[in-house]
Amino acid sequence: MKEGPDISRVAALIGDPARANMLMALMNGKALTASELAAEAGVTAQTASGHLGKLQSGDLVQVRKQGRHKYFALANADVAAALEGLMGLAAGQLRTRTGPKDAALRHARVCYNHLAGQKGVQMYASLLRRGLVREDRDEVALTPDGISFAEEFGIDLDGLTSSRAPLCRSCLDWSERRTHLAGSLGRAMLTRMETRGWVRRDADSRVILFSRDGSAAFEAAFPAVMEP
Amino acid sequence: MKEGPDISRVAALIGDPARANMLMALMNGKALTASELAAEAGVTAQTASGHLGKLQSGDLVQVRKQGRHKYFALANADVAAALEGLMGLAAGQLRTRTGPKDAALRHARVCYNHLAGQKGVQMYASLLRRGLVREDRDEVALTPDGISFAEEFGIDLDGLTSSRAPLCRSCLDWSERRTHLAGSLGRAMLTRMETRGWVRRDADSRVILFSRDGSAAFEAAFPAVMEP
DNA sequence: TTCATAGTTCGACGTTAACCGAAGCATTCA
DNA sequence: TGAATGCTTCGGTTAACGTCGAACTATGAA
Repeated sequence: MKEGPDISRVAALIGDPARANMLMALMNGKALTASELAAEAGVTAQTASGHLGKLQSGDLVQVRKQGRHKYFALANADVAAALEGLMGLAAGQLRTRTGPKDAALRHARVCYNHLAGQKGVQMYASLLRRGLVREDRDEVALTPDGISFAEEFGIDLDGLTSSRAPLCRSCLDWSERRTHLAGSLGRAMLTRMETRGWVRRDADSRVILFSRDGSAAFEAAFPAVMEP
Repeated sequence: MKEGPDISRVAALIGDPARANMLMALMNGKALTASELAAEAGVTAQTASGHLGKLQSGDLVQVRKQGRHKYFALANADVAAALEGLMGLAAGQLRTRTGPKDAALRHARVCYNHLAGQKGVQMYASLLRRGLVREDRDEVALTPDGISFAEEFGIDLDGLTSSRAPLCRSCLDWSERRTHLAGSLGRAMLTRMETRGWVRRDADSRVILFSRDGSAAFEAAFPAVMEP
């Protein structure tokens, strides 16, 4: 009867609307303070404090104290992946109300800290097609060609590989139902595109906006792969 | 504030212990009746009826009426994938109590309807290594070599490809944190191994037991890939 | 020191939802 | 036809949990 881990506790943790909103707000990878999360969830500071305590003891978020602020972030990439999985289910059954922002979100958005949406899967597909990354088992790895490509793109691979987190990871996209690039490389790719001026993040959403030049440069660097 | 789909509803649906137990019981892919699920969840028939109604209207399970029985099954593979994602989180934080069955579960179990656990990822890794399947984008496909291999293995590919469901899919394993083969091919592979007498399913758990000959045959067919 | 801001703790209120007993349909078997 | 089984609906009880007001601690600024 009791096989495997106890799902219901984690699910119940995510199951509260206020907590779910907080987690969704953290999906852009940036750390937020308790009051920001309270506003995001639409509750007062006291209740937010309670929720954040539960999220923390449930290992869904990590916290860093800084001065009189407390910064919260998702605990790890697994949490983000699990949330995306739930989003896939929720999107499937609730196809009503396709808000105005939804189109922009599907086009390009930030997932935890990397590029997601149509442009995310396009980039990943292009990398795969050109043999720059390879999926071996579930591990995603840069090929030799990919290593030189990444360095040419302006990414400090030595700095990345020294960290604990896996360099490459694949993450299932809830809107596209395809995989896109995650991991520290995915994160570095996105920040590099920001510093290059290709993209910028919308201030109060997860939308990623392409500049005119950036859009052209992106299409040149990661041409869309023909559908099968 | 309200971006993307509403996660909390689905999560709350899974968040109840009784419903979570039901879903876990359905993870072996077999359809169960309402009373079996009631027993599995440890509740009476009435409350189970209520829970199953919610799961159904939440599109997490599908139902088929047969005589005076109602058979429930997971709605689709996406549900199974989302549940596995949650299991990954729950397993991470609750590393206590590694029951006696856990070792067997990690070794080989059924996930929805295909092989999971150490043996599942071993098979998938071997298929990849030998070039029998290829991951292109997130789509997994049989190579020409893989097609002849599958037919030689005794699988009717024509019958499979005619169905709606994708032939190959990858599914993240919560215990191994690696990918294994899902989709209708993954399902067919497992049933083929059963009819060949390589494996049999434990009656009241998700454990898959290898026969002596089956274990040897499996190792010969899908040799373990060296760790990187 | 004094004030303002960030966050927490406490207590009380209200809503929600799980749960079961009992009764009611529906289907199958004798 | 009657009896048994599988499932559902209805009421009423109970417990859990989210919510906020008010009071409290801690850090930083004037």
